Amino acid sequence: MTMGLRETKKQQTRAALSETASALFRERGFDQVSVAEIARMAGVSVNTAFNYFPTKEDLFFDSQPLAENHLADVVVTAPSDTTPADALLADLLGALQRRDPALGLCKDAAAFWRTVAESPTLTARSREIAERAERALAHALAERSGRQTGDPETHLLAGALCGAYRAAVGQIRQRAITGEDPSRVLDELGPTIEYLFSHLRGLAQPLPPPS
Amino acid sequence: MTMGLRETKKQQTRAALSETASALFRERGFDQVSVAEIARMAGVSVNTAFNYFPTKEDLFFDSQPLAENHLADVVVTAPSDTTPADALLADLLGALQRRDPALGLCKDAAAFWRTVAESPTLTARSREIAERAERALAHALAERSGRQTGDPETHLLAGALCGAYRAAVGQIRQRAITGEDPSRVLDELGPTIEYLFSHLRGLAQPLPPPS
DNA sequence: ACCAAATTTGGGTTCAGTCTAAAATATGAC
DNA sequence: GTCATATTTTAGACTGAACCCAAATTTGGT
Repeated sequence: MTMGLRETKKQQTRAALSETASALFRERGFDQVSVAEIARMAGVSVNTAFNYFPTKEDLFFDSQPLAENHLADVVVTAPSDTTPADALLADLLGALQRRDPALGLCKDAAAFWRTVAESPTLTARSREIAERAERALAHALAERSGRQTGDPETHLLAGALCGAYRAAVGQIRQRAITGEDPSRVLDELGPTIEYLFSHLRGLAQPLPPPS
Repeated sequence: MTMGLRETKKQQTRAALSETASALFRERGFDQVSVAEIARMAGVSVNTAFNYFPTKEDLFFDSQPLAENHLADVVVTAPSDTTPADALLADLLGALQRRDPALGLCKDAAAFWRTVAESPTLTARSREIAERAERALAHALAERSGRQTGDPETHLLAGALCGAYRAAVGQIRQRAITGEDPSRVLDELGPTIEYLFSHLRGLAQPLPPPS
Protein backbone atom coordinates (compact mmCIF):
# COMPACT_ATOMS: atom_id res chain seq x y z
CA MET A 1 0.00 0.00 0.00
CA THR A 2 2.77 2.40 0.92
CA MET A 3 4.29 2.27 -2.55
CA GLY A 4 7.95 1.29 -2.41
CA LEU A 5 10.83 3.31 -3.72
CA ARG A 6 10.53 1.65 -7.09
CA GLU A 7 7.00 2.80 -7.67
CA THR A 8 7.82 6.29 -6.47
CA LYS A 9 10.67 6.68 -8.92
CA LYS A 10 8.48 5.48 -11.74
CA GLN A 11 5.93 8.13 -11.00
CA GLN A 12 8.64 10.76 -10.79
CA THR A 13 10.08 9.77 -14.15
CA ARG A 14 6.65 9.74 -15.68
CA ALA A 15 5.81 13.14 -14.27
CA ALA A 16 9.13 14.60 -15.35
CA LEU A 17 8.51 13.44 -18.90
CA SER A 18 4.94 14.65 -18.98
CA GLU A 19 5.81 18.04 -17.55
CA THR A 20 8.84 18.84 -19.66
CA ALA A 21 6.90 17.68 -22.70
CA SER A 22 4.00 19.88 -21.77
CA ALA A 23 6.25 22.90 -21.32
CA LEU A 24 8.12 22.38 -24.57
CA PHE A 25 4.95 21.78 -26.55
CA ARG A 26 3.35 24.85 -25.10
CA GLU A 27 6.18 27.14 -26.06
CA ARG A 28 7.16 25.70 -29.42
CA GLY A 29 4.23 23.65 -30.69
CA PHE A 30 3.95 19.89 -31.14
CA ASP A 31 5.84 19.35 -34.37
CA GLN A 32 8.74 21.59 -33.43
CA VAL A 33 9.72 19.36 -30.51
CA SER A 34 11.21 15.88 -30.83
CA VAL A 35 10.82 13.04 -28.37
CA ALA A 36 14.59 12.87 -28.12
CA GLU A 37 14.67 16.45 -26.91
CA ILE A 38 12.00 15.85 -24.31
CA ALA A 39 13.81 12.78 -23.04
CA ARG A 40 17.10 14.65 -22.85
CA MET A 41 15.57 17.53 -20.91
CA ALA A 42 13.83 15.11 -18.58
CA GLY A 43 17.18 13.47 -17.92
CA VAL A 44 16.18 10.11 -19.31
CA SER A 45 16.87 8.02 -22.37
CA VAL A 46 14.68 8.06 -25.45
CA ASN A 47 13.80 4.44 -24.87
CA THR A 48 12.52 5.23 -21.41
CA ALA A 49 10.30 7.94 -22.84
CA PHE A 50 8.74 5.45 -25.24
CA ASN A 51 8.51 3.02 -22.37
CA TYR A 52 6.11 5.31 -20.52
CA PHE A 53 4.36 6.86 -23.50
CA PRO A 54 3.87 4.58 -26.49
CA THR A 55 3.55 7.52 -28.89
CA LYS A 56 4.50 11.16 -28.97
CA GLU A 57 0.82 12.13 -28.92
CA ASP A 58 0.36 10.31 -25.63
CA LEU A 59 3.06 12.53 -24.25
CA PHE A 60 0.98 15.52 -25.28
CA PHE A 61 -2.44 14.42 -24.13
CA ASP A 62 -1.21 13.15 -20.77
CA SER A 63 -1.59 16.58 -19.20
CA GLN A 64 -5.01 17.32 -20.68
CA PRO A 65 -6.61 13.98 -21.44
CA LEU A 66 -9.56 13.96 -23.80
CA ALA A 67 -12.58 12.44 -22.09
CA GLU A 68 -13.76 9.80 -24.48
CA ASN A 69 -16.61 8.71 -22.25
CA HIS A 70 -18.05 12.10 -21.58
CA LEU A 71 -20.93 11.87 -24.04
CA ALA A 72 -21.87 8.41 -22.84
CA ASP A 73 -21.75 9.55 -19.22
CA VAL A 74 -23.99 12.49 -19.93
CA VAL A 75 -26.60 10.26 -21.48
CA VAL A 76 -26.32 7.55 -18.85
CA THR A 77 -26.61 9.89 -15.89
CA ALA A 78 -29.45 11.95 -17.33
CA PRO A 79 -32.86 11.54 -15.65
CA SER A 80 -34.92 8.93 -17.39
CA ASP A 81 -37.56 11.35 -18.65
CA THR A 82 -34.95 13.37 -20.54
CA THR A 83 -34.17 12.67 -24.16
CA PRO A 84 -30.52 12.11 -25.10
CA ALA A 85 -30.65 15.22 -27.25
CA ASP A 86 -31.77 17.32 -24.31
CA ALA A 87 -29.17 15.82 -22.04
CA LEU A 88 -26.43 16.68 -24.49
CA LEU A 89 -27.85 20.13 -25.07
CA ALA A 90 -27.91 20.83 -21.35
CA ASP A 91 -24.36 19.57 -21.00
CA LEU A 92 -23.17 21.78 -23.81
CA LEU A 93 -24.89 24.92 -22.57
CA GLY A 94 -23.66 24.20 -19.05
CA ALA A 95 -20.07 23.83 -20.24
CA LEU A 96 -20.47 27.03 -22.19
CA GLN A 97 -21.70 28.95 -19.17
CA ARG A 98 -19.10 27.61 -16.79
CA ARG A 99 -16.38 28.29 -19.39
CA ASP A 100 -15.28 24.69 -19.44
CA PRO A 101 -11.61 24.30 -20.43
CA ALA A 102 -12.60 21.48 -22.78
CA LEU A 103 -14.17 24.18 -24.93
CA GLY A 104 -11.06 26.34 -24.80
CA LEU A 105 -12.84 29.13 -23.00
CA CYS A 106 -9.92 30.35 -20.94
CA LYS A 107 -6.47 31.61 -21.80
CA ASP A 108 -4.41 28.44 -21.37
CA ALA A 109 -7.15 26.14 -22.65
CA ALA A 110 -7.33 28.21 -25.81
CA ALA A 111 -3.58 27.84 -26.21
CA PHE A 112 -3.95 24.09 -25.76
CA TRP A 113 -6.52 23.80 -28.49
CA ARG A 114 -4.58 26.08 -30.76
CA THR A 115 -1.63 23.73 -30.41
CA VAL A 116 -3.90 20.84 -31.33
CA ALA A 117 -5.34 22.71 -34.32
CA GLU A 118 -1.87 23.56 -35.60
CA SER A 119 -0.67 19.97 -35.62
CA PRO A 120 -2.12 17.49 -38.12
CA THR A 121 -0.99 14.62 -35.93
CA LEU A 122 -2.80 15.92 -32.86
CA THR A 123 -5.89 16.75 -34.87
CA ALA A 124 -5.92 13.21 -36.16
CA ARG A 125 -5.64 11.87 -32.65
CA SER A 126 -8.52 13.98 -31.42
CA ARG A 127 -10.67 12.75 -34.31
CA GLU A 128 -9.85 9.23 -33.23
CA ILE A 129 -10.97 9.97 -29.69
CA ALA A 130 -14.16 11.50 -31.04
CA GLU A 131 -14.86 8.29 -32.88
CA ARG A 132 -14.42 6.24 -29.75
CA ALA A 133 -16.69 8.69 -27.94
CA GLU A 134 -19.32 8.09 -30.60
CA ARG A 135 -19.11 4.35 -30.12
CA ALA A 136 -19.37 4.77 -26.38
CA LEU A 137 -22.41 6.94 -26.88
CA ALA A 138 -24.00 4.32 -29.12
CA HIS A 139 -23.39 1.78 -26.39
CA ALA A 140 -24.94 4.07 -23.77
CA LEU A 141 -27.98 4.70 -25.96
CA ALA A 142 -28.45 0.99 -26.45
CA GLU A 143 -28.28 0.42 -22.72
CA ARG A 144 -30.74 3.19 -22.04
CA SER A 145 -33.31 1.92 -24.47
CA GLY A 146 -32.88 -1.70 -23.47
CA ARG A 147 -31.55 -2.65 -26.84
CA GLN A 148 -28.68 -4.97 -27.51
CA THR A 149 -25.25 -3.43 -28.08
CA GLY A 150 -24.47 -3.16 -31.75
CA ASP A 151 -28.04 -2.38 -32.75
CA PRO A 152 -27.67 -0.32 -35.93
CA GLU A 153 -30.30 2.14 -34.82
CA THR A 154 -28.31 3.25 -31.80
CA HIS A 155 -25.24 3.74 -33.97
CA LEU A 156 -27.06 5.94 -36.44
CA LEU A 157 -28.59 7.95 -33.65
CA ALA A 158 -25.21 8.31 -31.97
CA GLY A 159 -23.78 9.44 -35.30
CA ALA A 160 -26.29 12.24 -35.65
CA LEU A 161 -26.06 13.40 -32.04
CA CYS A 162 -22.32 13.14 -31.91
CA GLY A 163 -22.01 14.92 -35.25
CA ALA A 164 -24.06 17.82 -33.98
CA TYR A 165 -22.24 17.91 -30.67
CA ARG A 166 -18.83 17.84 -32.28
CA ALA A 167 -19.73 20.52 -34.77
CA ALA A 168 -20.92 22.72 -31.93
CA VAL A 169 -17.78 22.15 -29.89
CA GLY A 170 -15.74 22.80 -33.00
CA GLN A 171 -17.41 26.16 -33.57
CA ILE A 172 -16.92 27.12 -29.95
CA ARG A 173 -13.27 26.11 -29.88
CA GLN A 174 -12.57 27.90 -33.11
CA ARG A 175 -13.88 31.13 -31.65
CA ALA A 176 -12.04 30.52 -28.41
CA ILE A 177 -8.80 30.06 -30.34
CA THR A 178 -9.21 33.31 -32.18
CA GLY A 179 -9.57 34.97 -28.80
CA GLU A 180 -13.22 35.88 -29.03
CA ASP A 181 -14.89 36.94 -25.80
CA PRO A 182 -16.52 33.93 -24.08
CA SER A 183 -19.77 35.68 -23.33
CA ARG A 184 -20.00 36.80 -26.92
CA VAL A 185 -19.49 33.19 -27.97
CA LEU A 186 -22.31 32.18 -25.69
CA ASP A 187 -24.64 34.81 -27.11
CA GLU A 188 -23.70 34.00 -30.65
CA LEU A 189 -23.83 30.21 -30.51
CA GLY A 190 -26.15 29.42 -27.62
CA PRO A 191 -29.41 30.00 -29.49
CA THR A 192 -28.22 28.19 -32.60
CA ILE A 193 -27.15 25.18 -30.57
CA GLU A 194 -30.42 25.17 -28.71
CA TYR A 195 -32.34 25.39 -31.96
CA LEU A 196 -30.46 22.50 -33.52
CA PHE A 197 -30.74 20.14 -30.59
CA SER A 198 -34.39 20.92 -30.09
CA HIS A 199 -34.96 19.49 -33.55
CA LEU A 200 -32.88 16.46 -32.71
CA ARG A 201 -35.02 15.77 -29.68
CA GLY A 202 -37.78 14.05 -31.58
CA LEU A 203 -35.45 11.49 -32.98
CA ALA A 204 -34.36 10.10 -29.68
CA GLN A 205 -37.23 8.50 -27.88
CA PRO A 206 -39.57 6.65 -30.20
CA LEU A 207 -38.20 3.27 -31.24
CA PRO A 208 -38.72 2.43 -34.87
CA PRO A 209 -41.90 0.55 -35.66
CA PRO A 210 -41.20 -3.18 -35.37
CA SER A 211 -42.80 -3.42 -38.79
CA MET B 1 -2.43 19.30 -77.25
CA THR B 2 -0.96 15.97 -78.39
CA MET B 3 0.99 15.50 -75.19
CA GLY B 4 4.68 15.01 -75.96
CA LEU B 5 6.83 12.13 -74.96
CA ARG B 6 7.62 13.75 -71.66
CA GLU B 7 4.03 13.91 -70.52
CA THR B 8 3.42 10.38 -71.72
CA LYS B 9 6.29 9.00 -69.71
CA LYS B 10 5.14 10.84 -66.63
CA GLN B 11 1.74 9.28 -66.87
CA GLN B 12 3.30 5.88 -67.39
CA THR B 13 5.50 6.25 -64.35
CA ARG B 14 2.58 7.47 -62.31
CA ALA B 15 0.40 4.61 -63.46
CA ALA B 16 3.13 2.06 -62.84
CA LEU B 17 3.51 3.29 -59.27
CA SER B 18 -0.20 3.42 -58.63
CA GLU B 19 -0.78 -0.04 -60.05
CA THR B 20 2.05 -1.89 -58.40
CA ALA B 21 1.14 -0.18 -55.13
CA SER B 22 -2.46 -1.19 -55.56
CA ALA B 23 -1.51 -4.80 -56.24
CA LEU B 24 0.90 -5.03 -53.32
CA PHE B 25 -1.52 -3.41 -50.91
CA ARG B 26 -4.29 -5.70 -52.03
CA GLU B 27 -2.33 -8.84 -51.41
CA ARG B 28 -0.40 -7.92 -48.27
CA GLY B 29 -2.20 -4.97 -46.66
CA PHE B 30 -1.08 -1.37 -46.31
CA ASP B 31 1.35 -1.60 -43.43
CA GLN B 32 3.09 -4.69 -44.69
CA VAL B 33 4.33 -2.89 -47.81
CA SER B 34 6.97 -0.15 -47.85
CA VAL B 35 7.24 2.68 -50.32
CA ALA B 36 10.76 1.51 -51.10
CA GLU B 37 9.39 -1.84 -52.18
CA ILE B 38 6.74 -0.29 -54.38
CA ALA B 39 9.29 1.97 -56.01
CA ARG B 40 11.65 -0.94 -56.61
CA MET B 41 8.93 -3.04 -58.21
CA ALA B 42 7.81 -0.11 -60.35
CA GLY B 43 11.40 0.26 -61.54
CA VAL B 44 11.83 3.71 -60.14
CA SER B 45 13.66 5.38 -57.27
CA VAL B 46 12.07 6.06 -53.90
CA ASN B 47 12.45 9.78 -54.48
CA THR B 48 10.46 9.55 -57.67
CA ALA B 49 7.69 7.76 -55.84
CA PHE B 50 7.48 10.58 -53.33
CA ASN B 51 7.69 13.00 -56.21
CA TYR B 52 4.39 11.72 -57.61
CA PHE B 53 2.69 10.85 -54.35
CA PRO B 54 3.46 13.09 -51.40
CA THR B 55 2.53 10.41 -48.88
CA LYS B 56 2.17 6.66 -48.81
CA GLU B 57 -1.57 7.05 -48.28
CA ASP B 58 -1.88 8.98 -51.52
CA LEU B 59 -0.37 5.98 -53.23
CA PHE B 60 -3.19 3.90 -51.79
CA PHE B 61 -6.14 6.16 -52.46
CA ASP B 62 -5.06 6.97 -55.99
CA SER B 63 -6.84 3.93 -57.39
CA GLN B 64 -10.05 4.43 -55.40
CA PRO B 65 -10.24 8.11 -54.53
CA LEU B 66 -12.59 9.13 -51.75
CA ALA B 67 -15.07 11.68 -53.05
CA GLU B 68 -14.86 14.49 -50.56
CA ASN B 69 -17.43 16.58 -52.42
CA HIS B 70 -20.08 13.94 -52.78
CA LEU B 71 -22.29 15.12 -49.93
CA ALA B 72 -22.11 18.71 -51.07
CA ASP B 73 -22.91 17.69 -54.64
CA VAL B 74 -25.93 15.71 -53.53
CA VAL B 75 -27.32 18.69 -51.70
CA VAL B 76 -26.49 21.18 -54.40
CA THR B 77 -28.00 19.18 -57.22
CA ALA B 78 -31.15 18.22 -55.33
CA PRO B 79 -34.39 19.83 -56.52
CA SER B 80 -35.12 22.97 -54.56
CA ASP B 81 -38.24 21.59 -52.88
CA THR B 82 -36.26 18.74 -51.34
CA THR B 83 -34.77 19.02 -47.88
CA PRO B 84 -31.05 18.24 -47.50
CA ALA B 85 -31.96 15.31 -45.27
CA ASP B 86 -34.18 13.83 -47.96
CA ALA B 87 -31.57 14.37 -50.61
CA LEU B 88 -28.97 12.53 -48.56
CA LEU B 89 -31.42 9.80 -47.69
CA ALA B 90 -32.26 9.25 -51.35
CA ASP B 91 -28.59 9.19 -52.22
CA LEU B 92 -27.86 6.63 -49.54
CA LEU B 93 -30.73 4.34 -50.47
CA GLY B 94 -29.85 4.67 -54.13
CA ALA B 95 -26.25 3.72 -53.47
CA LEU B 96 -27.44 0.80 -51.40
CA GLN B 97 -29.69 -0.48 -54.16
CA ARG B 98 -27.17 -0.07 -56.93
CA ARG B 99 -24.54 -1.73 -54.73
CA ASP B 100 -22.24 1.22 -54.93
CA PRO B 101 -18.56 0.27 -54.50
CA ALA B 102 -18.16 3.20 -52.11
CA LEU B 103 -20.22 1.18 -49.68
CA GLY B 104 -18.15 -1.95 -50.19
CA LEU B 105 -21.04 -3.86 -51.64
CA CYS B 106 -19.08 -5.99 -54.06
CA LYS B 107 -16.23 -8.41 -53.69
CA ASP B 108 -13.27 -6.18 -54.48
CA ALA B 109 -14.78 -3.09 -52.88
CA ALA B 110 -15.23 -5.04 -49.68
CA ALA B 111 -11.57 -6.03 -49.83
CA PHE B 112 -10.64 -2.39 -50.34
CA TRP B 113 -12.52 -1.27 -47.27
CA ARG B 114 -11.21 -4.14 -45.24
CA THR B 115 -7.71 -2.98 -46.07
CA VAL B 116 -8.64 0.51 -44.93
CA ALA B 117 -10.19 -0.80 -41.72
CA GLU B 118 -7.10 -2.84 -40.93
CA SER B 119 -4.73 0.10 -41.21
CA PRO B 120 -4.81 2.87 -38.59
CA THR B 121 -3.09 5.20 -41.02
CA LEU B 122 -5.67 4.69 -43.74
CA THR B 123 -8.52 4.96 -41.28
CA ALA B 124 -7.11 8.26 -40.09
CA ARG B 125 -6.90 9.49 -43.64
CA SER B 126 -10.49 8.57 -44.37
CA ARG B 127 -11.60 10.39 -41.23
CA GLU B 128 -9.77 13.44 -42.52
CA ILE B 129 -11.59 13.22 -45.83
CA ALA B 130 -14.88 12.89 -43.98
CA GLU B 131 -14.13 16.10 -42.15
CA ARG B 132 -13.46 17.93 -45.37
CA ALA B 133 -16.68 16.50 -46.77
CA GLU B 134 -18.51 17.91 -43.77
CA ARG B 135 -17.07 21.35 -44.37
CA ALA B 136 -18.01 21.16 -48.03
CA LEU B 137 -21.51 20.17 -47.03
CA ALA B 138 -21.73 23.13 -44.66
CA HIS B 139 -20.67 25.35 -47.52
CA ALA B 140 -23.28 23.85 -49.82
CA LEU B 141 -25.99 24.26 -47.20
CA ALA B 142 -25.05 27.88 -46.75
CA GLU B 143 -25.24 28.44 -50.48
CA ARG B 144 -28.58 26.72 -50.73
CA SER B 145 -30.15 28.77 -47.98
CA GLY B 146 -28.62 32.02 -49.15
CA ARG B 147 -26.56 32.38 -46.02
CA GLN B 148 -23.01 33.48 -45.84
CA THR B 149 -20.31 30.83 -45.70
CA GLY B 150 -19.16 30.22 -42.18
CA ASP B 151 -22.57 30.71 -40.66
CA PRO B 152 -22.49 28.57 -37.52
CA GLU B 153 -25.95 27.23 -38.17
CA THR B 154 -24.93 25.58 -41.40
CA HIS B 155 -21.96 23.98 -39.69
CA LEU B 156 -24.07 22.50 -36.93
CA LEU B 157 -26.59 21.24 -39.42
CA ALA B 158 -23.83 19.76 -41.55
CA GLY B 159 -22.42 18.10 -38.44
CA ALA B 160 -25.69 16.35 -37.66
CA LEU B 161 -26.41 15.31 -41.23
CA CYS B 162 -22.86 14.22 -41.90
CA GLY B 163 -22.73 12.36 -38.61
CA ALA B 164 -25.83 10.40 -39.49
CA TYR B 165 -24.65 9.75 -43.02
CA ARG B 166 -21.24 8.59 -41.91
CA ALA B 167 -22.66 6.32 -39.25
CA ALA B 168 -24.95 4.77 -41.84
CA VAL B 169 -22.14 4.24 -44.32
CA GLY B 170 -20.03 2.82 -41.50
CA GLN B 171 -22.67 0.27 -40.62
CA ILE B 172 -23.09 -0.72 -44.24
CA ARG B 173 -19.38 -1.08 -44.85
CA GLN B 174 -18.87 -3.07 -41.71
CA ARG B 175 -21.43 -5.59 -42.87
CA ALA B 176 -19.99 -5.59 -46.36
CA ILE B 177 -16.56 -6.36 -44.94
CA THR B 178 -17.81 -9.30 -42.96
CA GLY B 179 -19.22 -10.65 -46.19
CA GLU B 180 -22.88 -10.20 -45.44
CA ASP B 181 -25.26 -10.53 -48.35
CA PRO B 182 -25.95 -7.08 -49.90
CA SER B 183 -29.68 -7.55 -50.15
CA ARG B 184 -29.79 -8.63 -46.52
CA VAL B 185 -27.87 -5.45 -45.66
CA LEU B 186 -30.45 -3.44 -47.54
CA ASP B 187 -33.34 -5.13 -45.74
CA GLU B 188 -31.66 -4.77 -42.39
CA LEU B 189 -30.49 -1.19 -42.62
CA GLY B 190 -32.75 0.43 -45.18
CA PRO B 191 -35.72 1.00 -42.85
CA THR B 192 -33.53 2.19 -39.99
CA ILE B 193 -31.77 4.69 -42.22
CA GLU B 194 -35.07 5.89 -43.61
CA TYR B 195 -36.45 6.28 -40.12
CA LEU B 196 -33.48 8.27 -38.90
CA PHE B 197 -33.31 10.67 -41.83
CA SER B 198 -37.04 11.23 -41.79
CA HIS B 199 -36.57 12.68 -38.33
CA LEU B 200 -33.70 14.79 -39.52
CA ARG B 201 -35.88 16.28 -42.22
CA GLY B 202 -37.54 18.83 -39.99
CA LEU B 203 -34.26 20.34 -39.03
CA ALA B 204 -33.27 21.34 -42.50
CA GLN B 205 -35.64 23.83 -43.94
CA PRO B 206 -36.82 26.36 -41.38
CA LEU B 207 -34.24 29.00 -40.63
CA PRO B 208 -33.88 29.91 -37.01
CA PRO B 209 -36.07 32.76 -35.78
CA PRO B 210 -34.19 36.02 -36.24
CA SER B 211 -34.91 36.57 -32.55
C1' DA C 1 23.57 18.20 -82.71
C1' DC C 2 23.09 21.38 -78.97
C1' DC C 3 21.10 24.12 -75.28
C1' DA C 4 17.79 24.81 -71.72
C1' DA C 5 14.29 22.98 -68.90
C1' DA C 6 12.28 19.30 -66.58
C1' DT C 7 12.80 14.65 -64.45
C1' DT C 8 15.14 11.24 -62.08
C1' DT C 9 18.42 9.71 -59.05
C1' DG C 10 21.89 8.94 -55.19
C1' DG C 11 23.12 10.18 -50.95
C1' DG C 12 22.37 12.21 -46.74
C1' DT C 13 19.44 13.56 -42.82
C1' DT C 14 15.62 13.72 -39.40
C1' DC C 15 12.36 11.70 -36.58
C1' DA C 16 9.09 8.15 -34.71
C1' DG C 17 9.01 3.80 -33.24
C1' DT C 18 10.75 -1.26 -32.40
C1' DC C 19 14.01 -4.75 -30.83
C1' DT C 20 17.67 -6.96 -28.21
C1' DA C 21 20.96 -7.45 -25.06
C1' DA C 22 23.47 -5.50 -21.53
C1' DA C 23 23.93 -2.46 -17.40
C1' DA C 24 21.89 -0.38 -13.33
C1' DT C 25 18.85 -0.56 -9.53
C1' DA C 26 15.29 -1.96 -6.17
C1' DT C 27 13.29 -5.88 -3.41
C1' DG C 28 13.06 -9.70 -0.42
C1' DA C 29 15.31 -13.46 1.99
C1' DC C 30 18.78 -14.76 4.80
C1' DG D 1 24.78 -6.28 5.16
C1' DT D 2 24.86 -9.48 1.30
C1' DC D 3 23.18 -12.14 -2.36
C1' DA D 4 19.89 -13.80 -5.77
C1' DT D 5 15.96 -12.17 -8.29
C1' DA D 6 12.95 -9.17 -10.66
C1' DT D 7 12.40 -4.79 -12.70
C1' DT D 8 13.87 -0.61 -14.96
C1' DT D 9 16.91 1.76 -17.75
C1' DT D 10 20.03 2.17 -21.16
C1' DA D 11 22.96 1.86 -25.39
C1' DG D 12 22.97 0.61 -29.94
C1' DA D 13 21.32 -0.91 -34.03
C1' DC D 14 17.51 -0.94 -37.24
C1' DT D 15 13.25 0.19 -40.18
C1' DG D 16 10.27 3.24 -42.68
C1' DA D 17 8.35 7.68 -43.91
C1' DA D 18 9.49 11.95 -45.51
C1' DC D 19 12.54 15.96 -46.76
C1' DC D 20 16.61 18.12 -49.05
C1' DC D 21 20.22 18.96 -52.29
C1' DA D 22 23.16 18.53 -56.01
C1' DA D 23 24.51 15.73 -59.83
C1' DA D 24 23.13 13.01 -63.72
C1' DT D 25 19.81 11.88 -67.20
C1' DT D 26 16.27 12.73 -70.50
C1' DT D 27 13.31 15.60 -73.44
C1' DG D 28 11.78 19.62 -76.30
C1' DG D 29 12.93 23.09 -79.33
C1' DT D 30 15.98 24.83 -82.62
